[in-house]
Amino acid sequence: MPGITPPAWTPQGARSQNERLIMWLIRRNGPMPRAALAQATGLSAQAVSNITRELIAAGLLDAEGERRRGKVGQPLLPLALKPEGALFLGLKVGRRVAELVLVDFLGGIRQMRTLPYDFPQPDRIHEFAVQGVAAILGELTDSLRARLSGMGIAIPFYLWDWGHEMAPWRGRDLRAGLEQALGLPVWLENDASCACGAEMMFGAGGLPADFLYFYIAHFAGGGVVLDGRLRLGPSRNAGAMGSYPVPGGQQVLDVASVSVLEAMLGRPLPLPLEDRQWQLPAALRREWLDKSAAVLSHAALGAVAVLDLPLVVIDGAMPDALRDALVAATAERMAAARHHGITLPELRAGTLGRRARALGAAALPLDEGFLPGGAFSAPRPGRNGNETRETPPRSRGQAERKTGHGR
Amino acid sequence: MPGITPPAWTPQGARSQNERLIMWLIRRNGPMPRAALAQATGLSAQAVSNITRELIAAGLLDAEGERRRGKVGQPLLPLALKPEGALFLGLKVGRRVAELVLVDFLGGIRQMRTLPYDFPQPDRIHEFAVQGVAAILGELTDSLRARLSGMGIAIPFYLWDWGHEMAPWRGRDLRAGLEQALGLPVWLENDASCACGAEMMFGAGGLPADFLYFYIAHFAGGGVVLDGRLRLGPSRNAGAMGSYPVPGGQQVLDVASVSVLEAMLGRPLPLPLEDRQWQLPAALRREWLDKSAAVLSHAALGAVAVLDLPLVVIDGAMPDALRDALVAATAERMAAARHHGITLPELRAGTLGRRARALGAAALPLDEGFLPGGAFSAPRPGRNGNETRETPPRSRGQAERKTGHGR
DNA sequence: CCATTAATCAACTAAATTGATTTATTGACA
DNA sequence: TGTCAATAAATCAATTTAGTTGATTAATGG
Repeated sequence: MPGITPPAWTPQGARSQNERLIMWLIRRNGPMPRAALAQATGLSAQAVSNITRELIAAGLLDAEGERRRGKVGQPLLPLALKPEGALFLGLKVGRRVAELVLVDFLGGIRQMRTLPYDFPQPDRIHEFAVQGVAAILGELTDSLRARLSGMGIAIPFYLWDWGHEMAPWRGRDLRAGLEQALGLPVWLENDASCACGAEMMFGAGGLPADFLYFYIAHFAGGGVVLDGRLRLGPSRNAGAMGSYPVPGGQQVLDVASVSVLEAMLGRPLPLPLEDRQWQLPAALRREWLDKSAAVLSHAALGAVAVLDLPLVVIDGAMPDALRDALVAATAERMAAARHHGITLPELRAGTLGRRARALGAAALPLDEGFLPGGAFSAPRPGRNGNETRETPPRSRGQAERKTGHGR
Repeated sequence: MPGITPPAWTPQGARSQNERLIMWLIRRNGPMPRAALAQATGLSAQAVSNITRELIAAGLLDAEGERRRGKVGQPLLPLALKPEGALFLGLKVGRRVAELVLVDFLGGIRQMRTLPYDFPQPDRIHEFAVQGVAAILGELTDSLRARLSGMGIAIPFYLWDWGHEMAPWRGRDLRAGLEQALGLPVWLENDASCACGAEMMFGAGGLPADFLYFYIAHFAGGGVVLDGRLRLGPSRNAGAMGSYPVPGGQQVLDVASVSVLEAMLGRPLPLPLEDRQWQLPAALRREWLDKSAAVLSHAALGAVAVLDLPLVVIDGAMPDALRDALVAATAERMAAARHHGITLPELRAGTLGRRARALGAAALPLDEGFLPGGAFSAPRPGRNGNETRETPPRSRGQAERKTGHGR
């Protein structure tokens, strides 16, 4: 069977690829002068000059920074990403609340709306999104509105397993419905995968190109980043760390989740909106931390054996202190476990907390349109199931440029 | 931190990439006519025509096949990989025996030499390789000798943990020594990773672009293939399935390995050279199979949760019947385990058996020089020794390779 | 004999490269 | 302190590579 077919390279694809590469380098390293870009990409100074001129003209890069002098020769003019270069919508559907955000090119949240509920219903959420987007767009100038690239949805998979009142989700295509209603390209991914993508794209810490990510919320999930790209997997179920098998015939989400903590506690926990503490009884807190750390360390160690990852990030929708304690406890457990032949990874807390999912949702169109490494010619399996994208491969770059950069 | 930097596009890089892509498609699908290649790559017929003309002139493709008629229009002229297009050396270092093979472009073993021993010693193996290569080269014509692309070494990591007589391996850089002595580029990877690469490159079954691979020999190991490429990991320790943690505080290799079977049996097992049976007592065979299947299924399920893999391949240096029984037992275990939220992968036996490691070693230079997807910026040892077009677009490949392996 | 498909020839285009030139700064020396 | 050489960034102009498009030739089935 064919397996995948890596893209053939053409001059058109080349320009797009090199543009993305340059923007990605600036995103990672902060503002960079053209000379440094030439160095980093291996391209000639002339090529970088041409590409950056176009990107500046397109409003994606900003050359207004301070010239940096101090060394011999002409001073450096660092190029920065322009925050208004592109805007993205993110919709997060959670167990208790939905969030709709407008995010800029640098990951800044420009607007935010929330919809609390007892349990999520597809029709209500569709309505919330449509009205919310209209309101958000209403507050934008025409020129900014034109820079909206699309919407991403972060939502748990297998929603219908939460109970019979979730039945309406089965077979429901929220993505297609919103794409239709909004007239915008819409992406949809697992919420934990989105959180992982947000950490990679907007997170504060300098992250390596490969890492594993856990996101502990009402349920537990995760994501994997390989070669600097979020890996979704052939059936978009990669990073399903909640389903990871652990000793005792259980899975991670049977132990390490806020819903389990609530069950132990016997009452629902408040959303950590203001990051205030949950005031858990010490013994109960300890018990949950111990058990959770045990399963997380087991899963992390397994993933590292398979993928040789130098870093594991743990984040979640919980108070920072609790999350940090979980990280510490997991690190301890991991070091104590038998790990012959494995280099223990660094363990680190995420930097985005409960915002991660909505930010990651908004990052989906960004990833698709502005990141190097294949998206420009790769099929988009999730985009919609029955797409007949057997049109001439050549027209892809074109079509995508239109939706992507809006030039 | 920078993370990885995907390659920038350059005209030269493009041609190299597209050449590799075409050869890879033919390797996967068998002989293909130019029209089908144009279709599959998305390139124009003209581009395919130009590229294939060069590849035929370089001796890598063969246009001598039968024209296929039967449809309206001009008959198809399928292009095949030329077996003598490139030759590779593979050196496998095992617990009991070393093997040196000469492999052709299609994975055919042209020559083979073996060195049995009680335990492997670096100096003796170095000597065996140097003399063996000299002898092998002596039997080749000049024109074939010029097509030798390099050597790959398949060797277990952490050899020194096998016992105190293995101490000389610590810090020993077999790769550098042989590269020096042979004047050829030499690669070195974990033996199980090599076996996995061989299955991907030369295996009989049509494999998907992503799969997990176990190789059960004296010890247990494995590999991961993602997007059609063997994943080695940042510190080249990916696919370390032997070190995968399983319930009971153990790792896979504590249970599922031939050395454990020998320990249970109380005597060493013969090499399954002729694939004859090992005549194990039924109860003991059953016990080993049960325990091994338990840990393999646990590890496979975890890897699938992380990576969303549609296939798991199990192979090993053991009689086919035993391997097949292991596959069946593992599949049964996996289906019985709790796997909520995970799509069970297909389970399948490998097709190369004990040859896999040596073949995979030889596949290392092939992978580096002839596969699409990133290696293109590295020099191509195969084409011809003193080619001038190798003005380094970037010396990155070089440097990276040199630091390659001491670990 | 004609419609159809494979493959090539010839002309054109996109995006890179190389080499020369302009610009702005540091640092040395009168 | 003023002038100038050295240095490095960035651009201009010309060239090269590898792709595309459109016309042409070749071989086959109906």
